[in-house]
Amino acid sequence: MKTYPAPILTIDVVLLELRQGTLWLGVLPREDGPFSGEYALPGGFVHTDEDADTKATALRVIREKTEIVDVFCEQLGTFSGANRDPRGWSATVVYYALIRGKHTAETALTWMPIDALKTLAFDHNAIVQAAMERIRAKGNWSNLPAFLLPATFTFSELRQTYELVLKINLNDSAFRRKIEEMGLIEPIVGQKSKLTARPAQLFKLKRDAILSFDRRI
Amino acid sequence: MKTYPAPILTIDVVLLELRQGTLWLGVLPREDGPFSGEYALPGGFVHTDEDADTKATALRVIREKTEIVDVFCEQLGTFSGANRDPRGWSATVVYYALIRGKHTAETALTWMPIDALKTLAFDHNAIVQAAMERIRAKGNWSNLPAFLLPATFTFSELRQTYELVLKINLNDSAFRRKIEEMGLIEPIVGQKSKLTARPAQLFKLKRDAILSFDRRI
DNA sequence: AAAATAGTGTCTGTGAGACAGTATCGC
DNA sequence: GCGATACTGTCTCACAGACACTATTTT
Repeated sequence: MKTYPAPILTIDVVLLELRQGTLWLGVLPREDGPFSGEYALPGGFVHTDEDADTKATALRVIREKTEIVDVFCEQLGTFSGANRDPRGWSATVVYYALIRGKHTAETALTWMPIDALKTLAFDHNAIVQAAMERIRAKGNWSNLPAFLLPATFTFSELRQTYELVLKINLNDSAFRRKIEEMGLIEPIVGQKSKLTARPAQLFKLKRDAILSFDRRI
Repeated sequence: MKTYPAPILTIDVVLLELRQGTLWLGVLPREDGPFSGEYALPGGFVHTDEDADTKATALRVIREKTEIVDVFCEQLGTFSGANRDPRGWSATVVYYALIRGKHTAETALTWMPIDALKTLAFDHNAIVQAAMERIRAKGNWSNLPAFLLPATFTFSELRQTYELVLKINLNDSAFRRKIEEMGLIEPIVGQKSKLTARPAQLFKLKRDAILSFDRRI
């Protein structure tokens, strides 16, 4: 039986943050190897002695680059091929992660607005595009956009985040009705946001987990 | 910088076929290596000299095992971990494939009804369960179930396939209305199925590609 | 004619968008 | 008071389920 060289296996993370009314992608300049000097998604190899699975690798990468531990992180898919990495036949298991509010740690991570990305290393531009399509698709039917917000938020902030992710305008009263009926969030009694003219009720997710709807937002 | 052994990378396929009113999974007895003698999903290693990417590997595996070339095949995800393969830290990129109608070639492939699976090798039972969840989820919002049917089918057959995949009962007239309005299928004029008391109009997909709906089936 | 399945027409409840109207704050 | 944003109430339209009804075949 013929044997084949093992493909290169890596893990990459599409790290997204909400800032200034748009989504920002976290990237790192490559220090060596192919595409040295260019920006790339944070990623790396599996550490077989400490990573239980590829998601653990992704979370470790996120932790190392941002010092953030609590993060929404899901597998996007695996991108592979003979030509995507000049070192040889490669596959990368890609995760996307949504960071709640602003991260504090100052690291080498550079942030780019998602709508004005520069050219990235490897096939990372295509990967980011696939991630955005997934996020948009899931945003329609789940509470995924809420994971871009801090733990407490107002109704307006939640709607605006959905509008940003879905790139559509949502009717305010219909949105409130739907979210209320689905029992997705609960008010934090006595807490109001004072960012706007009339203070707004603050809410939090009832269950801090991804949740699918049976109807469109 | 510490180096790590490369994880084992494989490709596996969840191969599904519609027969006798239920879904059947295609499995193969393992001839050697771990779990020898047990049934497992068809799969294998990437042939770096002939496979353009992991999907090409999956399609090659399907072709080798069933002699079927035209098949609906999508990536499910990558399953990984230190303990799922006794040979070491491993990752498998899993695809699910829906076979249209009955396949003809007689091969070593064994078929098991999806609701009465035996214990499979590795973590393949968990993988099959994940595939079924994906298929059910996509069935709600896409024409995915149609890929289990032959190229031509009746309205009843289409509805029954949706009912089977989604495990719910669908209202016949509402289903017809929705499918008609979405322009998903087109009648083949002059062709009728004669399997039932009153011959039924035969239809085919307007576009033989996966298509998402903006409303639930 | 009876049985069986295909296919149509219509009623009704529910949910969504639209939008007007009210509430509560800072200035 | 005025501007601004938060929040509520209500009208109307469209779609989904329910189900009765008609159509076309075999036996």
